[in-house]
Amino acid sequence: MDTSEPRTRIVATADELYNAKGIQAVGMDELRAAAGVSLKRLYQEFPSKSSIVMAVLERRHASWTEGLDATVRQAATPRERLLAIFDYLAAWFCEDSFRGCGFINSFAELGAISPEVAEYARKHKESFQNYVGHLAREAGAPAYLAPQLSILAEGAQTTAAIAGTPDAARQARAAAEVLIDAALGVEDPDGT
Amino acid sequence: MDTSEPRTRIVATADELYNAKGIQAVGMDELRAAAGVSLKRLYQEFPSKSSIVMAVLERRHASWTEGLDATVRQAATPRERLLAIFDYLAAWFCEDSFRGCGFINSFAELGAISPEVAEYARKHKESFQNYVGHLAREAGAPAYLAPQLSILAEGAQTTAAIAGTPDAARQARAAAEVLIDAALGVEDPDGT
DNA sequence: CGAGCGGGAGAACGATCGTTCTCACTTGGC
DNA sequence: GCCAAGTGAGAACGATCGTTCTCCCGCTCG
Repeated sequence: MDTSEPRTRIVATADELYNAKGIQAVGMDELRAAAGVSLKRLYQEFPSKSSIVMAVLERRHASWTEGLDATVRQAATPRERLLAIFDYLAAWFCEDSFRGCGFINSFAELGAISPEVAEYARKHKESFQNYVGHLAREAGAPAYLAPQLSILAEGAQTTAAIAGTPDAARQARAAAEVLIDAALGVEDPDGT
Repeated sequence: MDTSEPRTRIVATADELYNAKGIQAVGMDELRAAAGVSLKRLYQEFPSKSSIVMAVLERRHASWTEGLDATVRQAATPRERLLAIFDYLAAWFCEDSFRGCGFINSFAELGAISPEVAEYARKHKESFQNYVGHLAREAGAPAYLAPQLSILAEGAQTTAAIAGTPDAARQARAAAEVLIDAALGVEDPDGT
């Protein structure tokens, strides 16, 4: 990422600040100072705060999609690719900056008063569910598996954020194994 | 609930407004008007907005706990009691006023800047997990089942809120059945 | 009956927000 | 060297927020 470009630096800084403090708690002046730009340049790059919020959401979506896919691609089998989702979550939960899913948070904060934000959060989650559906189909699983794993992943994110521990990733992964094996019709996955 | 009491009416009204618009989006004057009290009375009952927020969280916790337990108690068997959690969610998601879990939302909105709110949300989720743990123990399930079902319930709440549909309750219930039967060592729950 | 007090309506206050404006300064082209 | 255009720093503006204060009405109690 080219943080020498003011626009990129603004969005990256806004992402960090919004994640750390919440969107409404971060004023334009604080963002201006943290990004090291003048207020004039800020409004030259973005017409309003809400347009910065949308740019941050786009950045988060790209970051999430690319990071998840990179982890998934390292897995060898279709089953392991489904489980890799939860390995990605586990690594994410352990980051110091982790404070829950940015889309859930922004939806909770602004979804009721900003249709833009609500719609973008909906599309992001839909995109994730489609991605899981794609992985599940490749594993030969019935259609009901993808929503189940998606719900597990969502729950792990909120649980880890509120509890402040990364345990939920491991617990969700164990549940996912059971659900995957049941959906794939594995009678005895342990071979016992 | 005695809504003739100003204090009760204030908290009930704040609960509705905060749920519908978010906490930060509802000012004290809007709350005053909706609750039908004077500003003087409002500050006579509560010293500050944050104390109202905490009172709303307490009300939500009581409402959630009682409503959930009432539904659970109607189920006959330990297994059905665990599944009743998701029936309770299903009924909740179908309400027009449903806009996600109030604790997840308040944590997302204020958790980063209000330790009080963050801590109360953590305690609420912990209390729910303990409740599920209690039900799981009565069903004779191993300890790992309760976190799995809790994560499913959390994920169903955020998924239903963002997607705007109650489907997640049904999907989570189906997943819960698989997890419960696996944890209870049921080899073939359908008898096929 | 009348003085005092509690409560309602809403103005006022200081802080903060998003946004715009001012102004001095730099810089690049001729 | 000089003028014009653009930039940065920050003051200013209007709106809104949480909170407090003022004023006035109506009720109570001696």
